[in-house]
Amino acid sequence: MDDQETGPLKSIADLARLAGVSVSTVSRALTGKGALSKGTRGRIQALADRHGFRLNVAAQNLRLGRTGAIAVLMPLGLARGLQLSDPFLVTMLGFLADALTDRGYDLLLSRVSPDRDDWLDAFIRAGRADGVIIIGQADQGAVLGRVAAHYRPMVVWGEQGAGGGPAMVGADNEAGGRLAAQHLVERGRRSLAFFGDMDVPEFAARHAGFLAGLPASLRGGVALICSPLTPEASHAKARDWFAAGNRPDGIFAASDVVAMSLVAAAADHDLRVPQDLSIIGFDDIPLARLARPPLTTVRQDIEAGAHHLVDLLFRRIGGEDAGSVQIAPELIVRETS
Amino acid sequence: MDDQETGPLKSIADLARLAGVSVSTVSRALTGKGALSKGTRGRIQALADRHGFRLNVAAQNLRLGRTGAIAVLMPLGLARGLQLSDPFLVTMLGFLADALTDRGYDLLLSRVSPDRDDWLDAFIRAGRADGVIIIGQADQGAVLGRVAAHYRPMVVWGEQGAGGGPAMVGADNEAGGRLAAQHLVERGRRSLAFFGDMDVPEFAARHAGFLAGLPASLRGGVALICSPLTPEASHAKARDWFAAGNRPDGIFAASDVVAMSLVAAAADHDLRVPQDLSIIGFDDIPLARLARPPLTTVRQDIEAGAHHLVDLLFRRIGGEDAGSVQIAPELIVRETS
DNA sequence: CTGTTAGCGCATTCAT
DNA sequence: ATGAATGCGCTAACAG
Repeated sequence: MDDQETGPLKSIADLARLAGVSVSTVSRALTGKGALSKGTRGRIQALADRHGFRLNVAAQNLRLGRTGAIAVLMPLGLARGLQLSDPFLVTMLGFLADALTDRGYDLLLSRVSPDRDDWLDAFIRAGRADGVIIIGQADQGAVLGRVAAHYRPMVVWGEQGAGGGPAMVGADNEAGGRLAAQHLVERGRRSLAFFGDMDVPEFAARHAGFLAGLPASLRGGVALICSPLTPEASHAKARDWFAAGNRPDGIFAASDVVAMSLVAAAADHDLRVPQDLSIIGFDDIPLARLARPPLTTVRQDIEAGAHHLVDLLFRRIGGEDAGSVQIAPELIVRETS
Repeated sequence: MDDQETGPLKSIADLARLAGVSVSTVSRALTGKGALSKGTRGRIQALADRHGFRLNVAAQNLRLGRTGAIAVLMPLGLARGLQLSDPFLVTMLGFLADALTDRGYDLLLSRVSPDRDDWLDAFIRAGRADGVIIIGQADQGAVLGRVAAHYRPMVVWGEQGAGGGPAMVGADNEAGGRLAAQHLVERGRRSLAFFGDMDVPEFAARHAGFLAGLPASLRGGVALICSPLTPEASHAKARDWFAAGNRPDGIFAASDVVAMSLVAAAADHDLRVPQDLSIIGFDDIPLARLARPPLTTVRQDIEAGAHHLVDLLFRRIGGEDAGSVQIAPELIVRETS
């Protein structure tokens, strides 16, 4: 062992000195690129290993003109807690982390506040990431459309807008809404309500599909309640609504969290689910089946969505002009309907 | 407007040329550091704004010898699904993202597989982050202890081990276990069980506290069931256990997810909660109060935990030799007990 | 108050 | 097969 106390190796220059070769040789040995005699390469790799030396990723990236990271942005803005407390988002985040690390990329999680109109441009120009995945367009459709026109490596999870917008991946929310409608009608429900925030395009599409799936005779009577999305707030909203005397026999909730809040609020008012009232959610988060009673819901395949997002992004990074993807939703009948 | 088509500005050199000043002047103007006449600064900032120019964060960080990112690592390894689906982790992640972005840092989310013994050293030496937050030590206590000896900017969420380990933040799991025990005893429960995975130090401490909080007469009779942590798997485990004829009257679950699975499984077997069986969880995830019946649980304050983690980390980055923090748990009595 | 210069750690031409 | 030299975009002495 010529392994004397040389102090920590800070850069390939140190290692080169130690090995008696040039920095470029070390670089070639450690990256595996370029021609190099097998002996030298092995010797240098062994030396690096012994000293616990690793290439500095930041410097490497600067030199290569990349960052090695993909940003995941959730511009949900409003309530701070909201963006990350929703089990759907979180599940999505986990699958994205898996898919990205599989490709050797880091996941840069940023909470951005869409206060100024150029929040996205500013983020992109700062050059922190090689691509951007946006989860939930919220009310930022205009910004996304504008940026998409000149920035390719970006994909958005959400409801497909009119053509020409950003590359999107999302469930077919309208079809999901129709599924919910047909199911409630089959169950003989007649007095219906929709709980959700119509400012969110996904939810608006679910609502539109819900109406479209109903016979014309019922369509006019559907109550539309603008509900918040957090467990606490949606529970409060639902309780107030029942307290005001509203007694529908079928409710379609924009998300499973809202649906679970409705089940809880119904119990507070001695409404039996599903005997007196059918409730159906959207998402099929893992906890939906654990709820009591287990939640009937429209499932969107989050894992498939994450994979599509990442695939699409890397296709676009690779120069391909890949377009949007839509995922078919599926009705999962459990015991709240 | 002297704003001709000059093409996109790639670097401060371009901007300097455009403004007729030197690069250092531009740098000073844009960073706000160093002395500069108010006029020049304003002029350059306006110019940068007009052209949509932003400093390249990667280059800035390389020069400053930092990365501007904090890594959050979850070495939970075992089941892939686990890290993603557990609402506790996800909630923690959200609060961490908030706390870090408040300090101007990015959150680098990495799923590391602790397969080799040097996974952590390798990650650190790659220089991708200025500090590391580990969520859940799992079975990596030895690795963490070794690394902590020579790497300061690291904090770990979890159960405090014997002295000398890494800087830790965590709930007082043993105290939490005692709380649960006392509560069940007060409710008159005598035939008790604990559901959890004893390989996870946090859970082992909860179990130990649970036993410690029981009168000696009951301590010997506590069943210990090694349960998985995901909704699906824990539900299956619980159902099988009830199916085998086990009929305790009080169960302490290692996490809320496990507790909710137990409630669901109990219903499958026509056990009434809480009349026949008291169930108490741990965490107080947001959905705990929405469960039917709302879940009695031992609350750990996740937001406070996240803030402590970040505080502690930056203290250590700043050279302070700040030590561990323990958070007092709180019994939240709802309707499953 | 502003400009010149020397790197941060690395990858890559171009020589040899 | 290897070495020398250049620069990715930026900041911070050091001069003036």
